[in-house]
Amino acid sequence: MTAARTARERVRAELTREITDIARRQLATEGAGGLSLRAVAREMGMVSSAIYRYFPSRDDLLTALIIDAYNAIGEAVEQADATADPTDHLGRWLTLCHAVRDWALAHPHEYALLYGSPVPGYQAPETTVEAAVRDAAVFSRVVADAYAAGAIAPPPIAPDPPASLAGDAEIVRSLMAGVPDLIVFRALTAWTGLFGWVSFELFGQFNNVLTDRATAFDVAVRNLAGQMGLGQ
Amino acid sequence: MTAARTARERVRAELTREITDIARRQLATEGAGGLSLRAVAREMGMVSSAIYRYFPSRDDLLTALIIDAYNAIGEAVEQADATADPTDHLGRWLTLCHAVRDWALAHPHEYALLYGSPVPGYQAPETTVEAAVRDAAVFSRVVADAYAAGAIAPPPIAPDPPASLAGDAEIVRSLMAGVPDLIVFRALTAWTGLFGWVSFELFGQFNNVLTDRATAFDVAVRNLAGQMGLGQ
DNA sequence: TGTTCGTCAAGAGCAGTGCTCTCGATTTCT
DNA sequence: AGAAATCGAGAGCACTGCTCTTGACGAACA
Repeated sequence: MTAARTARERVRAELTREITDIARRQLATEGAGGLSLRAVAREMGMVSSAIYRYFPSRDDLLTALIIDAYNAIGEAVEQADATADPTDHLGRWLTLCHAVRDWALAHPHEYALLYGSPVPGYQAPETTVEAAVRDAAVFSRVVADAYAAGAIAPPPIAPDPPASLAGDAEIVRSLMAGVPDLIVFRALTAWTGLFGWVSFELFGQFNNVLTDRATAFDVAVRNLAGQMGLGQ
Repeated sequence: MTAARTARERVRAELTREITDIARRQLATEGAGGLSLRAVAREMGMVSSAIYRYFPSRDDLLTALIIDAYNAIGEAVEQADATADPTDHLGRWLTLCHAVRDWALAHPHEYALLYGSPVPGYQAPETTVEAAVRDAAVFSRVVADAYAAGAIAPPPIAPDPPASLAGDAEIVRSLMAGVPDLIVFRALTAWTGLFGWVSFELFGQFNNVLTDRATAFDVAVRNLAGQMGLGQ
């Protein structure tokens, strides 16, 4: 946040923000495919080529929106976890899951941008990864806390991960300090299961199948918690 | 397949097939967004407007490709299950999972079309549902067989689904004859978990996280099986 | 056998897209 | 004050899905 010095820098920052705001509104209503630089320019009363002074390409604008969306869902999850009883680990998992689902239902197109099919020809730059792991970091903290408190006891329902996966487990452990490999992969299963459910629900796979989706979601994430060993 | 009567009908069927073939190739290389009617026409040596004699709009062509893709993954799963020992229910689940993942890795854009973000402005017509449930039907049969054989015993790791979900469970049971509600929702959790994992892997969520993804996938689907009660 | 009718490919054209380049005008820095 | 950087406007390129009209061809009917 360097204080904008010149008037030109101030108006530039202002316009950049206005562009992303309008683009975010367009994204929310039309989806990623309907995001049009010309339409943004039109709404701003500018000519389309002027947008390129602020974003060198449509993909760069998309990147800005993606980072914003990652931060939004990350913040939603962080805030939800902050309200939960830190020692009630199952409760924290459940609130976390519902926070993810609620945010996704409220921002379907942005969710699709993050966890749906990658937009064709678009390559997410490194800049996004920092924001991308905020939600996963919260989840990892819940697991690590539960393990540290001895509140997680994975049931013997499946074999241990083979030793060859120790390296991959180590990477995950950078967010999940001290957790043994078995729980790491149980947690990974739960995490992907959570997003699998939300994606199925959002992308229409549950049409004509489930009606009371909130309740079914709750049952599913409790199953995933139980599979991890997060007791009822 | 009514035998094509007139020569005109025969050449029409031929050209329709050629259009979908070229479109499928384009889809495989460029993705859904890169599917261009004009490019298809160009490759056929036709003029773009002629395509509209065969497909009234781009979306109709897309629908044809979606149905093809659903049938392709459904058939892959059916064939995989046919090779497995019918009484080894865990083994059937594992081969089924690997068939899904293998097909998805071999046809990433088509998988994204089916299980990724819905393409903007496109509404899947009723015609697709028949093909859409082929893979789920195989899975349901595995679960139903396992239950009938007494080979599935869900561990008490999570509470039973509430009675309010009985109606939704009944709908799922149309593919999963005789299976009690508890197992229905455990199965649903496993099924969404499977696709959640595949989507995460395909859509880049595992970048910089997992390297030995085949092995990790195997661990995950075994966890999901254990959560259902499909013994090791 | 000849004629009418339906089907077809071609072409022009419309409105829209992302993006590039140039040209003046304005602001900032030296 | 002059040089340099920045900016919006406009024209233009190549592309998209889609519509409409025109002329040719094949099939069925008289």
